[in-house]
Amino acid sequence: MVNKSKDRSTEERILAAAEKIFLKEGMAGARMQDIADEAGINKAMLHYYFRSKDKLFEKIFSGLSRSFFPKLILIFESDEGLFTKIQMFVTEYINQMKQTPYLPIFVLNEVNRQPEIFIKKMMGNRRPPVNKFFMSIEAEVKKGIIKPVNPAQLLLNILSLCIFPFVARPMFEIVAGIDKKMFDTILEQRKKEVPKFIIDAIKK
Amino acid sequence: MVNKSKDRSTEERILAAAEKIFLKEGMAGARMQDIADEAGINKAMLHYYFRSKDKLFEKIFSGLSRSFFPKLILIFESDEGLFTKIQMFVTEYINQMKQTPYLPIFVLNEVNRQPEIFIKKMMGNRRPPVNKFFMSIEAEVKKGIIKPVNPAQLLLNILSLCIFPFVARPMFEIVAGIDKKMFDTILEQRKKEVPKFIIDAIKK
DNA sequence: GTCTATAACTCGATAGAC
DNA sequence: GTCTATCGAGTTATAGAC
Repeated sequence: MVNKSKDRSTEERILAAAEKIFLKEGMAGARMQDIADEAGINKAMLHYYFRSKDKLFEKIFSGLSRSFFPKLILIFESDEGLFTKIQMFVTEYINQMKQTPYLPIFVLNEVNRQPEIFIKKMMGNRRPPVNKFFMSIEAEVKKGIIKPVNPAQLLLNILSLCIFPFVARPMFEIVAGIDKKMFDTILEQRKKEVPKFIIDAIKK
Repeated sequence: MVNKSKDRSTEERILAAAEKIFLKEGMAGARMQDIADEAGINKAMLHYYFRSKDKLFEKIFSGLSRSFFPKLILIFESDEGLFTKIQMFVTEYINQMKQTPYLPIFVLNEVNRQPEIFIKKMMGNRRPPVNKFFMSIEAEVKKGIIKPVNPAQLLLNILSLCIFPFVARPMFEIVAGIDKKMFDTILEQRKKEVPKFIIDAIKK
């Protein structure tokens, strides 16, 4: 390690740069030259540290996936009541994605292009992580707290309402004729509005 | 035109092939060779007819956008009541996208990457197409039929619930542990479930 | 209009000096 | 570890015969 004192190491700077470029451009669109420029070094160094573009991408992708999904899944697996879970999930998701707004479309894209790889990386040997959530929904139905709902539909609705705004942000700003600041306000409101919307839709 | 009788013209076959490949792979991922193979001709013809990959992509992209958005926007602009509009939009959207399931993620991606181009191509000089829809929502609020809602939030919710399932299909199948046939069933159910969900959420 | 051949270029990857 | 220079594969694009 030649790096003097306070500077981030070259490796760290490469990882940060690669994450930024890959998130924005996707695997196919990203250029090693762009990553090198962003990191303030040259292409040769990328290969010195990570051998190939594939390997570098793989590192970034699994890092992002791992830092992101588990925390959210935990909420669904928790022992809170359904309404609390929904409130927690929505708030947590919006807060997280405000930090990394390109992440949702990036993940969806790469999963679309290579579902098999995603299965291996993300799921490993685990069973689908939503079983417990489905059961808790059915329990609340039996208790008479919410209407009879298909748990898969409800999960899909929750995910749609949380994730889609980040995926569709540029399109929506254009179609609805609003600017970035207004959209930020809308996102902030959604922390309260979306749980309210969902609960109104399913409560008896 | 050398083409004999019944066969589609070369130009048409190129356009159909390009649409298919671009939809699946995106601009960065698509190869001219793949398009040529799909069309059953060689690469040179692509350039003979459309000069460059950029120009061909541009043609496909604006064609897809134009054939797609306006029909849906029309529903929002119609004179039906709000609940009817929602029911029509959801059904129409799901029917359409079952034909072209790759379209939503394709459009969202390319709009994300080049918002300016999308603005020019799609919007031209028109004003945002949702003003009338927003006003009709506010009218229904005044009439006391629905709760007070932010129209932008409601539109975003409707779009989320319709579009997201197509964008997230592979991911959801994995996370929820379901197969393609089950997902098709879910989509079919959504034609009724989503309007019910929305209306339950906003009606007084 | 259509094809083959190939030029021109982009980009990931490597060699080798320091 | 870092750089410059360059290679080689893969792609877009063009030339030219038919």
